[in-house]
Amino acid sequence: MTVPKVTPIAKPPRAARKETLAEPASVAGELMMGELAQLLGYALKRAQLRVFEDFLQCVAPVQLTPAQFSVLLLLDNNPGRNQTEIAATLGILRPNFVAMLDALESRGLCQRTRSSNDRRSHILMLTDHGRATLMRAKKLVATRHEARLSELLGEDNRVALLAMLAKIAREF
Amino acid sequence: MTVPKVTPIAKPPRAARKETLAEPASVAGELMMGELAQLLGYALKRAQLRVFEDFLQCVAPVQLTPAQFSVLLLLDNNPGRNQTEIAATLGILRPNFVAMLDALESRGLCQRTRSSNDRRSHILMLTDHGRATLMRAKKLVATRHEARLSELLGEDNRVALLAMLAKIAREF
DNA sequence: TATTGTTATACTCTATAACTATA
DNA sequence: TATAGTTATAGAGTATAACAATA
Repeated sequence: MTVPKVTPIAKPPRAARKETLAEPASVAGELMMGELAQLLGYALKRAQLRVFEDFLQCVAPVQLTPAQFSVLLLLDNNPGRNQTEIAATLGILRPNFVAMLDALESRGLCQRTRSSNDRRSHILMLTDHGRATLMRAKKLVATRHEARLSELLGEDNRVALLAMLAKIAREF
Repeated sequence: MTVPKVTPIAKPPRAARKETLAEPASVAGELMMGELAQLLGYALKRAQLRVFEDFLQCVAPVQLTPAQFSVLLLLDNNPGRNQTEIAATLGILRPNFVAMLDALESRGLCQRTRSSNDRRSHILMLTDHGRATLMRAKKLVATRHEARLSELLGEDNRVALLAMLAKIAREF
């Protein structure tokens, strides 16, 4: 799969007129970011932290972290799967998934049921409350979070960004 | 600052011909990602993990983590700054920066010197070995890491991606 | 013998309070 | 009194080994 083509328009403004003396490495206030400003990994990390921070804030009314939201979403879209399958899909290690599920289940958002086919595995399902909470969360994410991102970048750019990130995760 | 305009070209391929029966939620192998596939935060996190993983691998010859690399870069571009300034610029909390510097200094990559102006603060500088190591690391990053990212996305897209990520970190 | 869920554990990151030495 | 560096500490997130129940 290819990524939407991008037409650069806004080149970095040519060196602002040097006022008086050639200025040294920095203005004693701002530090020089140097090559860091071109490092994709650095920009990626910074953006990710900011986006998660905003997500948390937007979804605060239903008290869900990004990770918890992703679990509920996956349970809703894949009812009847077991812990290993859900965890693996999200890149969560099975041992670490136990406490996560404990938290969600103790809040009455999802339910573990022993499978009758394979009595080793736990079938996972959202409860009604879990479904309702997820719906509320989805609306909050769409209207408060993603909408503002789309506004910031422009919808076409948001889609292109998503495509590039997915491509990196998949093919890099 | 605005972001380079993007012209989408590759829309998601229209629903592949449904072969026989309408297929259920999943094929019992692949899970349905559902709305997760559209969540920018999720894509951001996944891409960031992959990029850091690759960074680590590419820079393995000089044994630097992304965070350590960013510190050395900043020291090189801003000699004579103190711990508070460097840490704050990178979003590292001062208490957590102490152990990081201990590690770099014990490897002979940088040096703390008490400032003669303000004897509370430590002036930070790269050692010759630190500078040499940074140069090696920069070459590894450029030729092994960033070059492959540029190859994957296309250079124009890579630049557009960087601009959007920076914009999110700055303005979102 | 292999797999599912689990426990225990450890290591990294991140976050806060409080200490010391300077200012 | 405020600030720089530091210590201690606690909490997430992530990683591995090993166990009981089941296949």
